[in-house]
This record gives sequence, structure tokens and C-alpha cells, in this order.
Amino acid sequence: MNPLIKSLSQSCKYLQSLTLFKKLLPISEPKISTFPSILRSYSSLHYLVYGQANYGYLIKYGVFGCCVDVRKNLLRMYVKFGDFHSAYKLFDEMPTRNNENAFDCMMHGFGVNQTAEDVVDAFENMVKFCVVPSVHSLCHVIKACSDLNSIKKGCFLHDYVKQNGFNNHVLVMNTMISMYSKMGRLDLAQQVFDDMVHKDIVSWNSLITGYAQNQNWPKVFKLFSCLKRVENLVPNSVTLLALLSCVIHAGNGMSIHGHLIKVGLYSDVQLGTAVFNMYAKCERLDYAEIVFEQDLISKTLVSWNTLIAAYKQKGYYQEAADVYEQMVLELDMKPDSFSFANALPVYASLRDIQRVQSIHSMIIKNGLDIENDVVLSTAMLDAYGKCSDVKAAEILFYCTCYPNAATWNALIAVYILNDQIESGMNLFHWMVRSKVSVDSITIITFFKLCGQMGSLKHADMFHGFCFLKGFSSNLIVGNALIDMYMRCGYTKGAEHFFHSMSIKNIVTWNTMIYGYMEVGCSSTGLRLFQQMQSDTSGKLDSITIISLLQGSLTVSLSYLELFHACILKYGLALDTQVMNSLINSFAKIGNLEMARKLFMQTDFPRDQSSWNIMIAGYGMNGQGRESSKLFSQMVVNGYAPDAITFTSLLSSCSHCGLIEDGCKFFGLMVTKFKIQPSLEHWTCIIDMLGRANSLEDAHDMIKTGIYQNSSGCAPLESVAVWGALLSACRFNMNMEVGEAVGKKLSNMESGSFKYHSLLSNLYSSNQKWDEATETRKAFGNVHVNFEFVIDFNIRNNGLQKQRMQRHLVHHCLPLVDGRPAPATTSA
DNA sequence: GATTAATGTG
Repeated sequence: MNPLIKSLSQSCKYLQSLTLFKKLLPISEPKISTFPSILRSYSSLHYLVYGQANYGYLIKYGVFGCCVDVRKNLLRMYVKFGDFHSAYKLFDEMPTRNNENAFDCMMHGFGVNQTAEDVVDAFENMVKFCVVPSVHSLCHVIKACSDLNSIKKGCFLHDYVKQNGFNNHVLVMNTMISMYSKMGRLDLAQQVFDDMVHKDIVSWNSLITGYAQNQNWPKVFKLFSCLKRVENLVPNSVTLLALLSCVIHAGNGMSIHGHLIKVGLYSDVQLGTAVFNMYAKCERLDYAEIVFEQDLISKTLVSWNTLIAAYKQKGYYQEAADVYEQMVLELDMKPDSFSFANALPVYASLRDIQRVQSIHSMIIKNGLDIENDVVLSTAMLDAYGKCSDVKAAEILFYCTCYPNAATWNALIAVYILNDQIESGMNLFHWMVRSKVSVDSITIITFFKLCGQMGSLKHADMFHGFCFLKGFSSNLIVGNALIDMYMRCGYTKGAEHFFHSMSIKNIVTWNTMIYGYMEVGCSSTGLRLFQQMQSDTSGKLDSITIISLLQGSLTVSLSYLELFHACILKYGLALDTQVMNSLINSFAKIGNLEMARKLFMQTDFPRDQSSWNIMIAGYGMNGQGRESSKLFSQMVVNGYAPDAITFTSLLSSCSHCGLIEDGCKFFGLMVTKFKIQPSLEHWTCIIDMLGRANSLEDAHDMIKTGIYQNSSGCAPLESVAVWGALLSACRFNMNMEVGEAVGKKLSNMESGSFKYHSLLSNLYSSNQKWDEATETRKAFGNVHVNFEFVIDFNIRNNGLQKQRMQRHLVHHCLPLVDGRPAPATTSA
């Protein structure tokens, strides 16, 4: 039984080991060697009373003098419970304590699982006992104090050190410098350093590292040059490590790299990792890779973690994921919280929920305390949120013991991403009420929230708040502000802020251009693009081009040719997203020949969207048969069609009147490819049936859809679906059904603007002028192109919802002083 | 005495 008790305790099954022990007691006397395990179990389960009972046993068996392990475990237990009297009593009874004084013994009594708080508490108790610690123990306490980040306790320790004559001990004072540095109190650290009579290299390193960690780089270099002049002291690996962390330009880093090789320090793994990290941070991933693969002969966990972080930061998510998997599987390295916090955003960006879940279970298996590790829980929360598991993200938020601004920001962002605007707003208000310190990222996140809502009232209010808090000079905040105003349709506000910005980057310009294109001001967008070219001496990137192409509905062929030339000039022809946009644009303006030519180019890295875009392109140009052919070709080429493929196909069939093909594809989608029909699919099929003069079938389809969807998530009882039916009524001039559907729509949602316009047109087509005027009047001033744009958007996948909202804001609300008037005047 | 981590703009 004895070995079993021992092994149960070793595998952390404390309760089982104690139960077994209690069973053993009446039967036979326990072996002495079992006691350490028993004590460990008691201690872990906080059973002090039982522990004391065993203390009696220990005396009975006279094992104190001969079993060091038993004594240590018992002492550890007492210290853990803060029972210093018992601890001292036990200490007094110890026959062999020659080399250890009481304090050290108590300090050693702490097992690895003790917290910094326990150490400092124990120290304070020791002081009450007037026991003088050894230098070694004192340093142990100072370190614990810096972990606690309590300046009050730190100063208390400092006073103690001074009063008890430790201020001439280099070791103690060095630890003191390090403690103050970690607390960010470089003033106090510098004071300790200045007061020291004898300094060694560690004293210098502690201060230099402190300044480096607090990013006071001029001070680091100044101290370094002073150090070089001190006799008998030579900078060592720690000094150079601090120096490397300050390097911003690869050129400077390279000279340190060279120096390390010269003095023979380069074989140090930590330094090697730091050199590699330096190159990665200085935008020289190519050098970093060489250092990692060729120079770092023995790679540590930190080296691997750093490589993952480097790839992640540069947006090479697949590479980062590959490295992570290589690290976990091939090298049998045990990933730590850093590895997980690095890997999680990678899988979040790849939207790989299975990996995210498996990391979560690994975190639990490895016994990492996620609830107390804010960074880890925030990363976990964000990853679940990005993979659309909002519930899991919420649970993580509520389980985090000390959420910080990042945790709050992350959950608000999750709500935004998953279209839960109201929850985002509520959480933001709660955050402010909870007095969590708001940072620049909170502001950016909130701007995004306002942009999604299109609420100028909130936007304006928060602009003021942001200004007051002093965040408005932050470039990223400014960019987010422009984007928000653009999304609220307030182009004047965006322009005003744009011109007031002293520093702009490519994102600033892109945001303005994108904004103009989105609200349909393509000529202003194009003008700004020309200005951008002259102001930034020809800077542009893939997003610039994609933004410009967004508005290609009203952009002429000559502009598309210009953009194509830009793409070739800036080497963007191999960028799949850029090329997809260009193909889409050529298709939209009816130049199928060019679209096809680009699509067929041999070196073009086609992806799933490329096929989808081309299928839709044929459809919108009336070549439904070609769409079907391309679909078969796509399958032959090994692509599994997705939901968007079928949206493209169905809208193509609808547009070309290929009702049988449409029904065939709809069936294929559900049965063969197991794709649950989305709102878009239903809208397409209803539109298709309606246009083919089967209004009854279309109506039935809506009912079928509602029935089939009753357990699903998409609300089919939606304006889009009824809108499709209304659109079909207009197409068929069916006044009777159209009027009924129009009435239904008018009771449904405040945002159903476009359908009132359809109804109005239906009245006009049937020469019912009075009704037409009434309908139009009731819903405001509809822009001439508006209906056309919306109609177009319905039959083109993807962007509809947001774009429609923006068009609503921009074109349909009457303007007062250049801003949209409150919604009440139009509804 | 020391290297690595989370949230955010187009």
C-alpha cells in the first residue's frame, strides 16, 4: 500500500492518497518514507488539522532526526499555512540544522508552488520574530516583492536593508536596482546605483536592462558608453542583450551582431535568439530566418516562440502555424503560455476553430491557469470570437479574474465582428462605468462600432471624448475616425479631419478613397487618388487598388485600364485579391472578354473566389449557360463549391431566366454539397421564380423556407426575401400581389427603404400616379441612381448589406448643413 | 543581471 500512496500523491491525486493512508493506519504502521508524500497531500489540500495529527505520528515514530524529507515537508506545510509558531517549534526540535539559519530554512520551506505574496508575508512575519536573514534569502524576498509590483512593500524592504546594514552588499543592492526597474521606478533604481560604493558588472547590467525595459534608449546607450570607460569591467552577454533590445535599424544591429562574433559570445542561445528577434523586428525577416536556421544550433522554447511571433507579426499566418505544429509535434517541446498566446491569433486569423479548441484543451491539460493569465485568456477570447463562437468568448471574459482594457476591447470587437452591435454598445457603456482605463484601442474599437451603426450622433459625441483624452493625434485613431465618419455618410467631417492631420500614411489615403467609393462618390475618390499619387510620390498598395475598383460600377473602361497598368507597374499582378477585384470590375462593366483573359492567365494564382467571381460575371452579363459550364470546370479542377459559388450560380440563373437550372443547382447545393441555404440563396431563388412569372411558386418557396428555417439561425421572415418577391412583382407588373407584399414590407423594418422605392415604381408602371407619389413621399427623397445600385447589389453577392446602409445614409436622408438630418424627418 | 505573449485603422 505504501508505494501506491506515494505514487498517488506524486500524480497529484491527493485525496485518494489520503483516503488510502487512513485505511492503512488501523491495519499496519506506515513506513517512514511514506510521510513526505502524505504531508504533501495534506498541504496541498489545506488540511492543517490532519497535518498536525501526523506531526504526532512523526514524534511517536521518532523520525525527525533521521528523515530530512519529512521535516522539510512538514516545515513547508506550516509556512504555507502561515503557522510560524509551529514552524519555529519544529525548527527548534530539529537536531541537524548546522548549516542553515532559521530564516533560510523557512525560505527553503517554500516549495515551488508558493506565490510571491506568501514569500513577502513570511518575511514580514520573520521581521516580527527579529530573525536576521542571510543575503541569499533577502534577495529571494526582494525578487518576490518585485513580482508583486508593490512599491510600498519595496520601500519597506529598502528601509530594512538600510537599517540592517545590508546596503554595502553588492548582491542585495543589485537586486534592489532590478526590483525598482521592474516597477518602472528608474529614478529610485538610479539612486540606489549612484549610492553604491562598489559596483560590479551586474549592477551596471541591472540598471541598463531597467532602462531598456522602460524603453529609455538614449539612457541605455549613454550608460553603455560610460561602462566601456570603467576599468576592469567588460560588457557581457547580459549587457549586449539589453543593447540588442534597443536596436531599431538593422544596420546598427548588424554591428552588434558582428561584435558578438568577434568576442565569441555568439554561441550563447539567448543572444542568438535576441539577434534573430532584432532582425525580425527590423523588417529583415530574411536575415532572421538565416540566423534561426543556421546559427541557432540549440534552439530553446523562446527561440521557437519568437519565430512564431515574427511570422505572425508579418501576416504570414500559414508559416506561423506550420512552425507551431513543427514545434509541438516533431521536436517534442512542451509549449508554454507564450507559445499559446502566439499561436492563438494565428489560428484566429485562419478562422481555424478546431485548432483553437485543441489549444484550449492543451492549456487545460498543461495546467496553465488561464483565469489568472490575462494575456492568455484575452488571446483565447479573441480567437473564439474570430471563429464566430461568441458564447465561448463571453464565458472566457466572465471567467477572467483581472480583465484589463485589452480584454474589454477584445470582447467589444468580437461583438462588432459578429454583428451584435447592441451587445457591443452595452459592453462599452459597462466598461466606462466600471472605470477601466480606456486606451487608444478602445477608442478605435468604439469608432468602428459607431461606423457599423452609422450613428453620427454617437460618432460626434465620441470624437469630442477622444479629443479630450488626447488620442486624436494618434495616427491609427485618426484613420479610424475618418472611416467612422465616412461610414456615417458624413464625408465633410471626414474631409475636415483628413486635412487637419499633420501625419498621414497609406491607410489614411486608402480610407478616404474607400469611403468615397462606398458612398458612390467615385469621381471624388478618383480625384483624391490622383492627389495621393502626387503628394506621396506614387505610393499605393493592394488596398488602394481594391478600394478604387469597388466603385467600378460607375468607373469607365479607361480607368480600369489605368488601374490595370498600376497593378502591373507595382507588381500586384500576382495578388489574388487584387486580380479578383479587377476581374470582377471588368465583368461588371460588361467587358467579359477582358475578365476572361485575366482569369485564364497562366501565372495568376486563382482561388475559390476567382471562380465564384467569374461564374457571377457570366451571369450578370446574361450568359447563364457559360456560368454553368464554368461551374463544372471548377469542380473538375478540384475546387469544392461553397455557399458563395451557389449564390453566384443562382443569381446567374435568375438573371438569365434559367429556372430549371436554378432549381437543379439549389437541390444540388442542399443534397450533394450539404450547404444550408442562406438568406441570399432564398432571395435568389424567390427572385428567380418570381421573374419567371411563377409568383405563386415564389410565395410557396418563401413559406417552405420559413418552415425549413424555423430551427435554423437566419431569419427568413426578412425584408430581403419579401423584397425579392416585390421586385419580381414589379418585373411582372403584378399590382395585386405587389401591393400586398409592399404593405407587409412597410410593417417590417425601418431600414426597408429600397422596397418602398420598388413599390413606388410598381405604382408608376401601372400608372397609379397618386399612390406612387404618396409612397415616395412617405419615405423621403430617393436618389436617382439609388434604386439601380441597390438592385444591382441584390444580385451581386457579398457587400449588399453594408453598402445598402451607406447608400441609405448618403443618398436618401435630406441634408442639413451638409449632414444627414435626424432619421425622423424621412421615416 | 537577461531574450519570447493578447485587443486596434483601409
